Amino acid sequence: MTQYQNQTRMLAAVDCIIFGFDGESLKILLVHRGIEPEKGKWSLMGGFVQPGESPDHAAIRILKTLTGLEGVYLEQLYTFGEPERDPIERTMSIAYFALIDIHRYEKQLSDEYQPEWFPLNKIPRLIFDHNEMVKMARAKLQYKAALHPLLFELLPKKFTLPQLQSLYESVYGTSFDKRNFSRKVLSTNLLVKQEDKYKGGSKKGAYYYKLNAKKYKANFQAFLNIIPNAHLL
Amino acid sequence: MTQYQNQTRMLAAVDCIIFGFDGESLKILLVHRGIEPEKGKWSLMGGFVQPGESPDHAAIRILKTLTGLEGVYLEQLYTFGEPERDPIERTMSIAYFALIDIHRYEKQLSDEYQPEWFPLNKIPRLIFDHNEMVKMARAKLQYKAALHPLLFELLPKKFTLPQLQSLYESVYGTSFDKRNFSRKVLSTNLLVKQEDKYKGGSKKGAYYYKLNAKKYKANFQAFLNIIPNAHLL
DNA sequence: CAAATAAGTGTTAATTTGACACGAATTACT
DNA sequence: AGTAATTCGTGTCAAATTAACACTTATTTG
Repeated sequence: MTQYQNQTRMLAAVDCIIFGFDGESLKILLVHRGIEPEKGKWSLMGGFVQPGESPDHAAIRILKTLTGLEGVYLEQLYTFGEPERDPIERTMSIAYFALIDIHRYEKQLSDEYQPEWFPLNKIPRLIFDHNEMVKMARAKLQYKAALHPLLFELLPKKFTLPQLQSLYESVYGTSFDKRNFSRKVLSTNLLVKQEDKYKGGSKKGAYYYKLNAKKYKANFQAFLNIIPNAHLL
Repeated sequence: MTQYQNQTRMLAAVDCIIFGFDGESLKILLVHRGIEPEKGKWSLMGGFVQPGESPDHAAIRILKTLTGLEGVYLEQLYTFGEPERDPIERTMSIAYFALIDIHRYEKQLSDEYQPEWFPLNKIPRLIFDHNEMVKMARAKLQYKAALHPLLFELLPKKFTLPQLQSLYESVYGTSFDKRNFSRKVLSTNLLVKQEDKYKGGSKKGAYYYKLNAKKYKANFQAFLNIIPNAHLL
C-alpha cells in the first residue's frame, strides 16, 4: 500500500500573524503578496508547507525569511480550511501568531515583500480570509495575555514599568491605574529591578527591569490577574 | 491559472476526541480503525476531509456517523502535521474535541467500528500520534473548564449538584468542598433549581437543576472561578 | 424506632482587589 | 538661581472574594 485510495489531496499553507509593539501601539506586520492570484495585495506572510517539513517548521522558516528572527514566541492559532478560501486551488491554512521585539526586526532583509507595520485599528483589506485570521489572533492575544505573562515577548530584554503598562494598555485599548498595575506586576516576582534608568521617556527617568528567566519559564502557565475585570472585556 | 506550481499536496484528516461522563469517571470514545495500515487497532474516530467540505463540517459528519448526535459541543483543538505521522502518505490531521452527554450516545449505530469508552487513565496504545492528541485534549479541557462553564455539555439536561461536582472532581482528579462548590456554582446564576429530585444517588434525593439557556449562551465567555487554586493544577 | 447515608446549608478569618493622591527627580525656561 | 512642568514611584483603606470548616435534615432499611 503506497497511498490511500479515492481521497482528495490539497495544499497546506502556513500564515503568520506577527505582532510588534513600538511604544505607541500594537502592530502587525503585513506584506505584499508575491504570487498570483491577488499578487501585490496586502497579505499575511505565509507560504506552503514543504515536503519533509512540519507546520511548525514551516512557520519558523517563514518567520525567519521575513524578519531574520529565530527563537521568537510562535504559537499555532487555528486551521482555516473552507473549501473555497483560495480561489485557485483547495488550500488549508494553518495560522500561527508570533510575538516579536519590534526593535530586533530588520526591514532590509525582506525588501522582496515590501513589508509594513500596521496598527490594529488600521489593518487594510487583506486577501482571502486573512482579515478573519487577524481578528482571531488579536482575540487570542487579549485572552491569553490576561491570564499569562505573555506580553514580555513584545518588549526588549530591558524595559521599564511605564513601557510595560503602555503595552498592556495598547493591547486592551484602555488605561490602568499605575499603582495597582505595578503592585500586581511586581507581585509575580517575575521582574528583576536593574540599577540603571531609561531616560528617554521622562526627565526623571524610569528604572529598567529584566525578566527573571527561570521564573518566567517555570511560571508561564501561572494565571495572572493583571487586567482588572478581565471578564468584562 | 488553475493550480499553484511545484507544491506538494497532501491529505487532510479530522480526528475527534470525544469526551463523555458516566457518573463515575471521565471517558473518551475510541474505535477500531477501519482501514489499513493499523486496521483493527485502537484509534480516535476520524476521517478524511472531503471535497467541498470544511474541516468543521468533516468533524460534525464524523461525530454524527459514530454517535448519531448532532449539535453537540465541538471545538478545533490543534493541527498535527509531522511529515511522517502517517506512514502511508503525508496527512495533516486537524484534531477536534467533543463533549457529549454519554446517555444520548447509542452504541448500536456504529457497530462497524466497535467503539468503546475508556477512562482517561486506561487509554490503550493508539495509532500514529493519537495518544498525543488525547493528552492535549485533556489538558485543554482542564484548562478551559477551569475558566468557563463548559462541563455542563457532558451532563443531561437535568442534573443535580452532586452529579456536577462529581464531574468536576473527575476532570481534575481531586475533590472539592461541597459548600464552596455549590456556593460558587450557584453564584453564577446559570442554574435553575427544579422542583423534583433525583432519588438514585441517595435516600434523601438531590434537587435537579437545569441550565438557564439564555444566560449560559450569553455568559459562556465569562470567567468562572470554580476550581480553587486553579493556577496550581 | 434506631442506624445509616447522602443532601443541604452558614460563619469567619485571610487575602485580594480596586479606588484613590501626593512627594521626588529632573529638565527647561526665564 | 529659581520656578514651572513633567513623569516616576509609592501607600492606605474599604469592599469583595476566597478557602477552611461542621452540623442538621430527609429518607430508607433493618
